[in-house]
Amino acid sequence: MANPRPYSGLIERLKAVGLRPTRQRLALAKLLFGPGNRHVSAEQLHGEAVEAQVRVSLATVYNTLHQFTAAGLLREVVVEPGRSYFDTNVEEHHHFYFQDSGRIEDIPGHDLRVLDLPEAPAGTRVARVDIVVRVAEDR
Amino acid sequence: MANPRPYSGLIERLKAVGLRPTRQRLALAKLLFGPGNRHVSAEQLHGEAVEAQVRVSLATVYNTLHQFTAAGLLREVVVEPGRSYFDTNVEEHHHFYFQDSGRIEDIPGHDLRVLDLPEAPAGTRVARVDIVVRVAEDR
DNA sequence: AACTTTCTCTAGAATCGTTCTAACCTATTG
DNA sequence: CAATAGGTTAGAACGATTCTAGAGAAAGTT
Repeated sequence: MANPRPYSGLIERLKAVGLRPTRQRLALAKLLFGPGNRHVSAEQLHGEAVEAQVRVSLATVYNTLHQFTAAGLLREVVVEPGRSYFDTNVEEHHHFYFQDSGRIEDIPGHDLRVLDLPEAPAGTRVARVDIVVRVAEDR
Repeated sequence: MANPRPYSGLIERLKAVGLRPTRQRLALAKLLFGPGNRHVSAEQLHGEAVEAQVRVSLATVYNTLHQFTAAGLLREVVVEPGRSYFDTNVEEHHHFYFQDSGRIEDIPGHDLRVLDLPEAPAGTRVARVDIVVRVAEDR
């Protein structure tokens, strides 16, 4: 579940969602879809790419993150004004948000359920339910 | 519940939380704590103030919103990257977020409950649980 | 391979919401 | 009504994100 086909497969995965497998997109995909789930900001990912000797501009990182999100490969999570995180876990699940450090962590989906979810207002349908459990340092 | 004492009472309310009842704060409080619950951004509130002939700077609107929030008179809600909303309803409740219009609406607290909320990680305590039901136009 | 079309990448400028700065003003106290 | 602590302001600064216009690369011919 975590890491089916390390590096190969990425090309097909990109093609499958209609994105050309360019050098930049492949490199970012490698960084993103390695083992484990991740929550990265654009700035962070750009830093990692630079560190890994991948020449890629910040603008491309933003473009790529949004394209991956639109393609369902990533999910955008908003917890703080003025910073977006992209989550490599696209299954239903929710988040802990550590107010002090600004870090995010997954709460596995089955550990948490919502009761009495109201009807979506007329003319709308529920696209997603996001739960953020904000935790603070215990004094 | 909605609107105990329309305009008077605001002075006492500000004093009670240790804020001087200045012209600007009173004017903003009037706009915020009129009838009904509201979800406003700083920019919006500033616009309303200007429209109501209240001379107040955008910086003061930001300061005031944050002071009111710290004092428990408002609650900050984050649903979109790059924009904060302030909610005049400080009771426990959650939100509908209309993806198409960017609007927010309250879900009354008792209409929705969370089951199996996991323990806060060691050394932390739960500060708040935020649920956002994202709805989209039904085609 | 050469050519063409279309998509992608890039650096830098621009924009957005928000916060900071330093000077000026005002409520409160004695 | 002077002193002082606190509040307000315009504008600059800021950080994250988006836009721009041109250069570069992939895919589709031939």
